Amino acid sequence: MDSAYTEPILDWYAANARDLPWRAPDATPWGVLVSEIMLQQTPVARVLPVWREWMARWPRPADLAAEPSGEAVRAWGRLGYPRRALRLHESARAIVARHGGRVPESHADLLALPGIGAYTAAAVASFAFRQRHAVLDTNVRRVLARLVSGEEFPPRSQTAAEVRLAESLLPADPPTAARWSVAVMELGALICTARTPRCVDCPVLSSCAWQAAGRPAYDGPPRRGQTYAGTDRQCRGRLLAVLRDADGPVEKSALDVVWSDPVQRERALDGLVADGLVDPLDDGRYALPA
DNA sequence: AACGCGTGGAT
DNA sequence: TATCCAAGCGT
Repeated sequence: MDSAYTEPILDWYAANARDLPWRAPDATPWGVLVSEIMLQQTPVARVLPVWREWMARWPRPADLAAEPSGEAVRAWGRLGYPRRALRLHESARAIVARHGGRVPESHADLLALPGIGAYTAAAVASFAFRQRHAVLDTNVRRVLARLVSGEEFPPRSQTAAEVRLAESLLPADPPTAARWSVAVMELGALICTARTPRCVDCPVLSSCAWQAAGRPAYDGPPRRGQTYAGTDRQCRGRLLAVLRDADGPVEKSALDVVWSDPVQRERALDGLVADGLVDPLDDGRYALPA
């Protein structure tokens, strides 16, 4: 349904959208899917060069599906959360096996792919196939919290009310709804940012509930801070970096030197093996998965 | 339904 | 320097 926000935000997007390659007219559904997975919890600037490499090397799902999963992990580089690379590789194989090598168009089929949840399924269906879905990512949730609910930040976990609100604001025409979804995301990414919103440049400042309320500070429960130094996550990252940067299998000693605590190191390595990110060879060495 | 899962730039 | 946080997902 159109609201007071619809036209100003669509117009703002038309004039201010970033020129991102996965939004180009020649971007394929596969390119959109790869971008969405890479962008999960990861800034655009860091994704850009890796996405370009992937598209040049694996222009179709079948190209990635033909590789060992370890190549996807290696080419993931330092994007973080490397299980995403593994699942993207699994998805490529599922797309070949179940969908003839073409990225499926239906939300349900997309959702059934590994590593694709409600957000990513809606995003691909909207941005690659111009369908009408509520696309609720962290940007959209924050924009709607401010614009409509008058609060600085959305609830910690997504609520049914947020989904209903997002659906209620979706323009009726599917291609317009898809444009609206990406426009709200872009507004959140460029103007209605988490830390220091640029309200002076906001196209809907005059109808913003948070602005009208005097921009009250968030008063909900404190967001859990993610400490990193000394965690298993950091340890896993160090271990996997050794394998990524090596040409082939590495000796256990090469892993041992990057983390001093042996108990934590073994636990992290076991975790990587359990996740399928590391392959323990019969000769005692370790490698990226075949 | 919390929690684990990487990384690095911005403030 | 420490903290925040960036197009989430799976368990």
